[in-house]
Amino acid sequence: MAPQDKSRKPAVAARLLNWYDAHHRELPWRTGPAALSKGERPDPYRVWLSEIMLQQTTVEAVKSYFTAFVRRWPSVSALAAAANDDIMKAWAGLGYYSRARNLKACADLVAAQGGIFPDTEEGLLALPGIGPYTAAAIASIAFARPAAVVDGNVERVVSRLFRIETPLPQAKTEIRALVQQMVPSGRPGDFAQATMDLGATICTPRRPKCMFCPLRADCDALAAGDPELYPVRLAKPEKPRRRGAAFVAIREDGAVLLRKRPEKGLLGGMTEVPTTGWTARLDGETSPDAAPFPSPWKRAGQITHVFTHFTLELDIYRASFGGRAPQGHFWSPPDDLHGEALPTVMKKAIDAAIPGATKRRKP
DNA sequence: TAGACGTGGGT
DNA sequence: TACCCAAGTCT
Repeated sequence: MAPQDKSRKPAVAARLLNWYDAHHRELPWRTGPAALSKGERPDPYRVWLSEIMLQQTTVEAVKSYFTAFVRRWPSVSALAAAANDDIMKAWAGLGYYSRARNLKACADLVAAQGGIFPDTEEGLLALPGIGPYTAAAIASIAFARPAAVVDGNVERVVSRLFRIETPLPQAKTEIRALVQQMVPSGRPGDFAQATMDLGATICTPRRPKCMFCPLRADCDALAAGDPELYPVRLAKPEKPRRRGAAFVAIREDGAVLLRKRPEKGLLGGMTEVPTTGWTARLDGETSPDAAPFPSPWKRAGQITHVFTHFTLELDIYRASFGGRAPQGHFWSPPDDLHGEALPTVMKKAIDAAIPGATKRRKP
């Protein structure tokens, strides 16, 4: 790092805040700079809820879920009073379902404290589902603490600004220290959100719009010629492919046979159609012999679903099936299917057997 | 500490 | 098509 870097950081933060005042995004969970300057304070519940939803999840995907959650559960106490299953159903489709389980656990703890969130990083960090990033984000945005908020956007912006050659995630410590030195004591929350907005709209992973960047004169990576080379990352391991079968049993009235997955692990606590396991590699063909119960199963196609750490190929089988649901299973009538806690992969499986079955029905 | 943990959109 | 990667956390 060049010796003048230390003195340039406050100027960089000031330029970033000026840019944010003019170009910040309007988001459902955000209290904008104008409202803040009039003395309005963010609601810690909304800040917390949005931050949990935004973990590894795009802003666009979160918007409708956030709106639905705060309409249905306007406070942390309301959320704590909700049934676990209702929260899982409302979360279905958003992914990383342990977040939903931790969300409820956290709401319970906070509600037991009178519905008041801790207002320090340390206190927040102790809560389930809140790690270093989220603790810093809430402390900074909701409580104006000068915390170093470092997410993927900030990593990218700072890596380029200082042209950090250390690969991620190793560089994280260095990045956090640099951010800490830049946080302006007057507007820590806006600074955090400004850095993230810049990363999301200007300093993007590919083809960054450096011509419009308020920090273009400060950026070491741009000066060196190619900002897209940063941040440096280690190569990722190859993604394995797994195979299994899913069995869609259909009653005369169109109801579909479902069951609940174990609370822990992949898609934990969510609902599924009966499936073979897919923890191990399954090479070759699947067969109806693997079904949880005998029936004249007919092959109804195949789906592919990509998880973070493996690709899943599911052979889909379909059968008409009368009578009582087997032990541990239940029938979901056609009008209920949309509201079940079905992960996207399971909706795909059902829709492959019964086109459109999981779509919302007209009332 | 490195792997588990979802999904969808962009290129 | 295939790969990247997004406001990360937990174990």
